[in-house]
This record gives sequence, C-alpha cells and structure tokens, in this order.
Amino acid sequence: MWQRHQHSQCIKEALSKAEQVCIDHQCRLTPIRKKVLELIWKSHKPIKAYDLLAQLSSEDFIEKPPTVYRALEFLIENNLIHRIESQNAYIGCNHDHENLDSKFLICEQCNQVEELSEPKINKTLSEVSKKQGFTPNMVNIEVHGTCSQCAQN
Amino acid sequence: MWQRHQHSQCIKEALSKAEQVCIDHQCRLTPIRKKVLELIWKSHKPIKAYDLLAQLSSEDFIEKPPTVYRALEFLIENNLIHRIESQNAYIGCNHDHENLDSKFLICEQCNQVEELSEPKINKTLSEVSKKQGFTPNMVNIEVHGTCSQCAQN
DNA sequence: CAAATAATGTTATAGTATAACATTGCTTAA
DNA sequence: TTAAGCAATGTTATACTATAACATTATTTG
Ligand SMILES: [Zn+2]
Ligand SMILES: [Zn+2]
Ligand SMILES: [Zn+2]
Ligand SMILES: [Zn+2]
Repeated sequence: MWQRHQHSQCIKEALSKAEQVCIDHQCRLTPIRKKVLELIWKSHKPIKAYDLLAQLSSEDFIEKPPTVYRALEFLIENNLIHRIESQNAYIGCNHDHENLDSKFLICEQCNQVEELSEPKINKTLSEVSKKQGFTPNMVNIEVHGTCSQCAQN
Repeated sequence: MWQRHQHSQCIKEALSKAEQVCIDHQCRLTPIRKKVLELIWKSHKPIKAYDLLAQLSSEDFIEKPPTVYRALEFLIENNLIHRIESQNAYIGCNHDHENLDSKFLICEQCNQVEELSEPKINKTLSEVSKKQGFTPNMVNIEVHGTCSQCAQN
C-alpha cells in the first residue's frame, strides 16, 4: 500500500521485472511502452488512457490515442498491467500470473486498488464453472468496498 | 439457455417480475423502461446501449441517448438487468438478489451469458476480503470461456 | 386545484477506443 | 552486407460510449 512503502522503489522493481518478462517472452520494452508503464506505476492508482496521453505529451512523446492504446495492449498481454473494467482505467501488476485472471479489491473512498492472488477463489470458481459444463479461460473479479485505512477514518 | 426454453415465455416472466419489483420498490415501470427491458430480454444476449437505441427508434419511441441510458440506469438500480463491464453491454436478470453482486459465465464463442447464483463464491470472496481488512460492498465477476454447447461443436 | 416531484425531451459535448494506411526501425538470412 | 520481411510507431480520421445541462411534460400529494 501507498502508505507503507517507498514508492520510487516499487516503480524501479516494476520496471526491472518488465525487462525480465520481455526477455522471457521475447518481446521488446520500447521507450514508449516503458514510459507508459512507468507513468502507470507512478500513479499507483487506476489511471485513464487519456490521462496517460496528457502526461506523455508533456514529456516529448507523441500524444495520439493509438500510441497509448497500443502500449496498454502490449502491457496487458504481458500481464504487466491490468484493466479495471468498472473504471476504464489501468493499473500496474507485480504478481506472477499463471493464468489470465485478475482479482481486485477497489476502495470506493480512496480509490486504492489491491490485487488478490488467493488461489482459493479460483478453485471455487472453477468448481462452480465445471458444474455448468463451462470451461474458464480468463477471469476478472472486481470487488468494490471500503479498505481498512478508510474504515478507520 | 436459449436452446432449452420457450423464449417468449421467459420475456413474459421477466416483465411480470419487473412489475412486481416496481410495486415492492415503489417505483414506476414506465413505457420506455418496459420497452427497454423487453428489448434486452428479446436479445437474450448482452446488448449494447446504441443497439437498443436503434431498435427503439424503429418503434415510435424517442431515440436519443439519454432516453436509453436513463432507462438502463433505472433497470440496473432495481437489479432487473446487469451491465457486462467487459463488453459495455446489458443483460436481463431473473435472479433474486440479496446484495449488489453479479457473477457471469460468458461464452467467447456464442456470446451466451449465464448468471451464477452460487453463494459459495461470495463466501470465499468475503473471507479473503476480510483477511485484507476490506469491507465488500458490491462484487462483479466475469468469467470468459467456452460453454458446454460450444465445447461440443 | 396548486405545488412538489418524477420522468422525459432536447441539444450539445465529453470521454473512450479503433480502423486504416504511411513511415520508420529492427532482424535475419541469402 | 544488404535487401526482404516483420515489428513498431506516426498520422488522420472516425466510431463508439456516456453524461451535462436545461426545458418540458406527467404524476403524485396535500
Ligand atoms: Zn496481476
Ligand atoms: Zn480506502
Ligand atoms: Zn442478477
Ligand atoms: Zn457458447
């Protein structure tokens, strides 16, 4: 969480993780992709495509929508970020994903997002899906509510 | 599922359930709201706001965006439909909801959607949330994959 | 009935995302 | 090494999704 860590450190980690992922996946972390990823991590909350666009344009990058949407597409494909569907917004991921699944706790007060990695949820969902004869491919879970910090205030 | 029921029957049921819900909630199922709900049920798959708009306009209703978005808002508030976030689309609900939660199996082949009501999922999610000190308010789960029908083909 | 409230009409615009084609840059194998 | 092929980016235009703001009409209630 924001309050409990050196954020510059966690940006660094995210970027170096990205380098490694790109080596593993044999793809390229180009300057634009890297810059977008960095801006997403700097935000540390879900950030919108057009906000990224605005920030890019103030840093000598080309500021057209396809530029940022392509970068987002790339980062999503490589599980370096996720899209928060209920907000049309994007957030960094520091998890190791086996599958195409993502699970979020979204605080309605502070808009801080926590990604879950609890495998028990997937297990339960799998079981229920199977019962319906359904074969899951990707899962998205978005839980809206109040985080512990905000509950105290 | 589409293949296994008289669809005209299930539209009728949805509309009469809606009447009852509106009595209970002391709100009004106006002609526009009723028409939108009917069109959503006729589709029997997730349908987009502007597709509804097009269908309304061919039936002597006013065809401006706010008209349909207001109807959608009303229907969502009363749990008569849900929004499929990953598709910007809307689908009818014939469940009885205690809470603000919805869980879907979405077939990537036929785009048929099944709503889950399995309470075990909520229970698991609640437990995991609590462990993080998080108080859930509303939950949305969207599982993409292949339905049993499509798996056979 | 009059006042208050709810719902709809209307115009305009904000916000999100992609298509299509041109250009540039990297990779690789003759 | 260099030309061909592919990957990435540039560029223009447009499609798709949703809401703000204010006017008008319909319904409810005292
Ligand atoms: Zn993740
Ligand atoms: Zn919070
Ligand atoms: Zn439902
Ligand atoms: Zn199917």
